Amino acid sequence: MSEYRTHTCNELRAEDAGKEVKLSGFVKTIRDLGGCVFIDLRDHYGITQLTTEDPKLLEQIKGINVESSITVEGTVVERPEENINDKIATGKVEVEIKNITVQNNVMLPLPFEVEKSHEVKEDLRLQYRFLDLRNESIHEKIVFRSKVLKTLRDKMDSMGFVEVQTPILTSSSPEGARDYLIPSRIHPGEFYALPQAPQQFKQLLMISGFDKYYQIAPCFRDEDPRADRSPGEFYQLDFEMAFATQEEVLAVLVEIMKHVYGTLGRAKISEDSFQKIPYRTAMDMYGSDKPDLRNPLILTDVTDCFAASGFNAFKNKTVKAIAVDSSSVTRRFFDEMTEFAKTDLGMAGLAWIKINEDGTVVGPIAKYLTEEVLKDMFEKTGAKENYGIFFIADQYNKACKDAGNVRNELGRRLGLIDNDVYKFCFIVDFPFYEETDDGKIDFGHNPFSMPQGGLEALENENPLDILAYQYDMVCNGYEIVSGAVRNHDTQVMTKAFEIAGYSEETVKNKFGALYNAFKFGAPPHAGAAPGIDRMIMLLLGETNIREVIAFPKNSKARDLLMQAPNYVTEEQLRDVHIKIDVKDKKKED
RNA sequence: GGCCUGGUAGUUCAGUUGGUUAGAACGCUAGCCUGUCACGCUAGAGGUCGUGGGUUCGAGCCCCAUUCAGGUCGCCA
Repeated sequence: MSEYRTHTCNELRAEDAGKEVKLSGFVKTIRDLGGCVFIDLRDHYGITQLTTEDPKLLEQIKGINVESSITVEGTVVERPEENINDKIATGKVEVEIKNITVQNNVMLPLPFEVEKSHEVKEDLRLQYRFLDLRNESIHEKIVFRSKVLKTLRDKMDSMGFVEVQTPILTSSSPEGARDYLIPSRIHPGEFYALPQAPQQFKQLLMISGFDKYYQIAPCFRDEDPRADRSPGEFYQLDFEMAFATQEEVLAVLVEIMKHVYGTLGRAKISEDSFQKIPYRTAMDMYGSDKPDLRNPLILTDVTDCFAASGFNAFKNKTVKAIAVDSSSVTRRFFDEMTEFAKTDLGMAGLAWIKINEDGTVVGPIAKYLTEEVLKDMFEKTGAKENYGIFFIADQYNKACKDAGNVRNELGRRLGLIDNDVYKFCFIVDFPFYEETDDGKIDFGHNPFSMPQGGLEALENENPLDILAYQYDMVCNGYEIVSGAVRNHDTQVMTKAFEIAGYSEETVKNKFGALYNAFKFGAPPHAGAAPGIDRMIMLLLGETNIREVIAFPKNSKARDLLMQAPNYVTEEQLRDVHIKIDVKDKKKED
């Protein structure tokens, strides 16, 4: 028997009445009624009510603060009918205290009330995360995360995947994001890098003959965070398959998602999920490569309508239109959307027209639109009486993106989003190359993916027209998976890099291990990497990724609890051959 | 790096047109209370209004700078 307990705080039931028990936990609340007192004792498992009328114990309890950890010995008593608490599993009983041992009292004041920790400012919660996590609902999310991880592992295992752990201290690879660097003590001036993903290792594993690999892999990227993007580090369900095509990988993803969301999700998976949308179509219709398909609004290209009109502000621009049923809103709604577009999205403006019940058209740009143009526009967008149409005009890419953001906001403000459904889709056919701002050709996604059409396409087609076997999976507007068929052919690889302006030497230098390994019978392979934090976020219906991470960093990539990053001693720096060169930064000895 | 929003009691917030002693709720402290489970009642303590400067007879409120936080754009295959 444990020194601290015979039962947990979620175990005792009516049939345990009469038993002598020992419980340990945290004092959740103390209700002092004068002649008697009630304590809610909380542990990881649940809550049990303790009570006493003994004057000596009453005196002792006066010295105990909430959130202290205590051990209690006592007798289980059935509560009278009228005092049963249906809200807790142990609500039919209570423990009559015989003896209390304070394991560790709380030094007041508490930085916040644990029961209200979701209402507290986030930086304070993170600084006292150990208290924050005592809150049942927050605690539960971390337990849930464990459940998701187990479900994923079991599923991958059942599909024949082998979990392989890959190095954390590895070499910097130019994959896109900034690396976290670790100076080497033994090799002065040299650095390890933390992996942005186990990308090269998993490809090497394919060459090593592991047919199906997976790993719950930590990934490190030194980039600014977002609400749905954890700064610094995050986890992926990284997997790769040898002798597999894009279709086979997508099928595995569908199986994983159906299983995980089907068993653990808080909403239903929509019937029309898992359709494949080409990247270009997604940008045209939704203005995003991670469209929220719960939002029924779509973008319509009305560039032609304005080309013919006398409205000069839209001349030589792509014009996207979004038609919405505006019967439930007033004129003010349109002005507020315009304001939002300007201040929150930084757009030059947001034009709109409103079609009245009698068919007349009003709005800032209504006078520029002839009857004929309007008729054409209504046909294209599906607008009719009591509809409003918003217009976004800019260069093609920006017009799409801005329109996508306006679409999202309209969906939110008009309440068009069904929160009780998961809508998954694949975005496929990403462009292999893209044009940089200064007119150069660079890789659109990552250099590891296979161009559609292979060497022939690289040699004969306009680089910007070449598509990649590169795919994302999107759920409710969040990109939750990214993957690709990999380029396993050195000849194709060399050509692909050549077009982007890199010599074969560069390829050998930067991807030496992979490049070399490809020459030894590398099998065709493909894979993907679902983002675990984001998946859990969606499973729980959270919008803040930090809610599903036990010890998250804040939005400035700082660990407020452990106070990282921090200064180190001169000696530590000397060991790793580092000199600090920081201007105008106050430094605490 | 840019933009938006915010920082007032331990916590969450209110604070009018710039006006005299900066409020509420919860928490905390003390007292009362034997069936509470958001216990109740009474009383009390608790504030450099993020920081620095400025305008003004007078600043929580206006202006400038700065810092911290959240969101967002850039960035993130």
